[in-house]
Amino acid sequence: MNLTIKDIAKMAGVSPGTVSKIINNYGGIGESTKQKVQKVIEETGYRPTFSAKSLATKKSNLIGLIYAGKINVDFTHPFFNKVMTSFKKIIGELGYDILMFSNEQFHQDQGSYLARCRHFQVDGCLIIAGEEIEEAVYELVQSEIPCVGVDLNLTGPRYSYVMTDNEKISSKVVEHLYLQNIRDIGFINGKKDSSVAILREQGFIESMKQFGIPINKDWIYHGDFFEQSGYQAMKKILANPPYPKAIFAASDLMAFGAKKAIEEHGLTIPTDISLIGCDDIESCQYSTPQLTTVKQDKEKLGKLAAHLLNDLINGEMEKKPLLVDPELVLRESCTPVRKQIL
Amino acid sequence: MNLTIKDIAKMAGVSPGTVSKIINNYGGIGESTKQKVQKVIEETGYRPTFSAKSLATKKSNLIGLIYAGKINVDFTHPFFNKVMTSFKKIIGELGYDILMFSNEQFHQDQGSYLARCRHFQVDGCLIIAGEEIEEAVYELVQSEIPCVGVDLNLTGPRYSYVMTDNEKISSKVVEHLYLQNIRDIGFINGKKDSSVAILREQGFIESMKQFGIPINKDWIYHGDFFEQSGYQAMKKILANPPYPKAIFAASDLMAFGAKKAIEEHGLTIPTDISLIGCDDIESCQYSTPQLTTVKQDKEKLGKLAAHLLNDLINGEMEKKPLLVDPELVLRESCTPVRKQIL
DNA sequence: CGCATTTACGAAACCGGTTTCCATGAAGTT
DNA sequence: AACTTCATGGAAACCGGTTTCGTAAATGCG
Repeated sequence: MNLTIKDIAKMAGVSPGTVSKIINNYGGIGESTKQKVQKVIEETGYRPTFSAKSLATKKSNLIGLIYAGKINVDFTHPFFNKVMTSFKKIIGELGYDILMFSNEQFHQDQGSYLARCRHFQVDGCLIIAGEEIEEAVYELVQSEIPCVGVDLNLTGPRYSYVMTDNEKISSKVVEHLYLQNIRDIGFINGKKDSSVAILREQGFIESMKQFGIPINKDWIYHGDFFEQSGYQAMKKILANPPYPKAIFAASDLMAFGAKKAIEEHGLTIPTDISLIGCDDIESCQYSTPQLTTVKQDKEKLGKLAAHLLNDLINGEMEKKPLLVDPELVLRESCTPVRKQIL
Repeated sequence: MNLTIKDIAKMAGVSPGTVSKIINNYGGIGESTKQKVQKVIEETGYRPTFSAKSLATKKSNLIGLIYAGKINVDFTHPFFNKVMTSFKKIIGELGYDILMFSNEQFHQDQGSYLARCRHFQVDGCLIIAGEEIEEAVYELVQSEIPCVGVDLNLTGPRYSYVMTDNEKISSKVVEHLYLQNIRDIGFINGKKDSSVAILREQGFIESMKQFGIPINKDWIYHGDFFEQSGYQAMKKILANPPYPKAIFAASDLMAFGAKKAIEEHGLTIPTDISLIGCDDIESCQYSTPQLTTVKQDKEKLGKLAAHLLNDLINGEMEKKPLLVDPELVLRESCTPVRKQIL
């Protein structure tokens, strides 16, 4: 049904090998035959079949996409889907298509990402980190397959990662609150064992120390980045006075959960308690009051991940991880003291 | 590096053809050799290389994923990403992986989805409809490649689609408002030429007629489903009194835009104007007041799309399009009159 | 003009599977 | 015992490309 390279060769009066060389810019082909063949290709709209080419070259121009967490990270994730959109755009420009591995138990080889990468001969992988990284991810990262992770600070022979400078996230928040004359700061962090939570905690503790603010352990809890956990953490914080004057939640979703708890408790944001989230997802703008948050530059993260992966694929080893600066986005949930004075 | 079928054959002391027959359950192989070979496969973890198999069989077990709109529909879309998550789960269970076509100009063959489907030999395609469907999509739908669309009511030899019963969306809204004793109803619809907008308009007009409610054309506008357009439409509606008592926006995002305009105008929701959105995206719960909306059953849409596509691939022709019932989700932006009376 | 070198292209092996067709031998039949 | 039938498994062509290698023609040079 479809045209093969032999058809093209016959039409142009040359051998298949010659056609192949022309398509792949090998050189060693005369200008006139080149033109002749290219004309035929043009007219017929011929394009080499993927599987044949892939079989012969052992390359695929495919990037494997892996949602590595056992739970809850998928298309709907408001942070990662932004990163992905940006990544997809750039990686497409670089000439790759994206293969999404299914995660289902029913799939053969479900466990081993490495086996599936080899099976499809993907040129590289993007690994999106959820919580509770599966064993199979470590196996892949240790392999010779080029991989880039998002928010996943591991090491491997051809592995690197991008993430927001998480320590800076916390320090920006603390600095801002300090300048607003707020000292009583609570912190609802993400999953204890996740890379980003650990880094944010370090940043928090470090900058609290730096500004000479004492840390109240009763105001520090861990959630799982999702709304419900923010709600529960805030409930606990509000169980015993005194209350903090500000809460920093390590995700906007948890901030929304905290907001609910605060309002149920009859307190007002930001008059009684200031609230700062993290990520800057869409909903921040639609909530009332609009949520002040630390924006992660998701476009940049996706873009850097794409270029990093491309470099890794093209043989550049030992690419350093890339950290992206966060940005504080001031909205209504954390009114500056100055404004209140006016 | 990797094992081939020849290696397995050698190890088991049989021919490659025999191994292939065993893997693919051809029969005609004795029980003892079958066991012997399977043991070797088991031990080595051998798996046939994708491209070789695909080349030989002209199948790929791959589903092409196409975001068909020229603009603005991608991972971050709060409606489609839910559908996709559900679709991916089911289609994975059915044994497929998903190939995402890049949309970039830099990509060869960027225009023709059909060419790219043939190139990768995908077994079928899922087409997510944005606005302004590209020509290339029609070409694909007309082809022999099995395709399923979401919110894209076209016809083709092996094409079918899923969508919410859009007429019912409007009629449910009108009915609800009617029962709340509201007669002055405004309607901010989506893009004029999109399938869903046309159907929702039909449903709106039809049920307004049915309930004997007059339609005020000054209260009807078209947006593009995104927030800004809802804002602008509402501005126009509020430019000249009298104002409607309720607004139905054909997407939650436009409802949020309208909300902003209403509040800027000094009016209160729902006391002055009731507001009903459509889709039931996450932000509905986080907005204040929480947004009443018509929920589309995104999980079901994705699930049905997956099964529909699988049927089409397996040779079942002429699958009828599937319509999914919408559901009215009552929240605060549209307080029932009864409550107010109490 | 004759020889060495380079250029241009084709022949054929190869990538790793699938599938058709045929050979072999065991079992069944008369 | 001879012949047919059937179950089994191997040989080889094939899918559609790439790439090595060899050779004929074109070119350079003395």
